[in-house]
Amino acid sequence: MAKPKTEEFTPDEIYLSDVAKALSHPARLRIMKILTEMNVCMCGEIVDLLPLAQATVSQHLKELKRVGLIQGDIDGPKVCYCVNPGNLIKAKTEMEKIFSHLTKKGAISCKTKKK
Amino acid sequence: MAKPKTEEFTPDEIYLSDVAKALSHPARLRIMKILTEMNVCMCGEIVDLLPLAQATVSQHLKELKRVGLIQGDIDGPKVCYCVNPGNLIKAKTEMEKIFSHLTKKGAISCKTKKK
DNA sequence: TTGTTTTATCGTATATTTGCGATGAACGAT
DNA sequence: ATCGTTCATCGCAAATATACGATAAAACAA
Repeated sequence: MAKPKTEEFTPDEIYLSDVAKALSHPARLRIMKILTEMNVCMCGEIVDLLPLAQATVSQHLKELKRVGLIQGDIDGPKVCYCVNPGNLIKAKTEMEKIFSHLTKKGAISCKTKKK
Repeated sequence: MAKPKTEEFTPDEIYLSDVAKALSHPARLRIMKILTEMNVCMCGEIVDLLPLAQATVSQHLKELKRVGLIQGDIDGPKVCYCVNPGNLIKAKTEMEKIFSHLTKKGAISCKTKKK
């Protein structure tokens, strides 16, 4: 079966894997970069900065909104996108936990431990 | 078409989206956690710690190996897995760049900027 | 109202991911 | 050589993801 067995994992694991999934496409990474650099950006501008069709960019924006990394506010016929600061900091904190153990103690590779 | 248009993006964007993709499944996150906590772990032990079949776990290990986050050394009939410290630090550094702009300056949301 | 601009959603095609049973390959032990 | 253990790979089925044209919805302008 192809459906991921998310029921078997902890909420923390599911949340973080969801954030990672949202960042797992170069277009969405570029959108995050644009929004953090410009603070605020109209949807149309984002479309112009990506090598993808408008419908595809809209889908990527939806995925980033789904996990809460960005938000979009309606401004007349346009939509003004920006990063969601609180959620981004939460994601950053959680993401760093994955790497934290490693930097605390000197890493032991398989080979150095080999008898 | 379903194939991601990776040709249109920078090597940096592709590398980081690849790392994020490797971390975008709860099972692979748990594997990373296990390996950073235990330093070294036999494949069979990892299988026992996950609610998935051996063949599926092997696939997840392969994906983590593909992006270089872990490595596996053959030890008789068993395989000894561990984190790849250098690559993990590189991934950590690159990942932090996404969030760096935000923390440098006070974030401006759409609504605060709204005229 | 009519037309224009802007964006989201629908429908569809194709590629990739996920999951697992079955099988194969490598090794140690008997 | 044969057996059991350990793990990767193959082959398949089902679910997701990616991409885009077409269309709908919302707002503004004329």
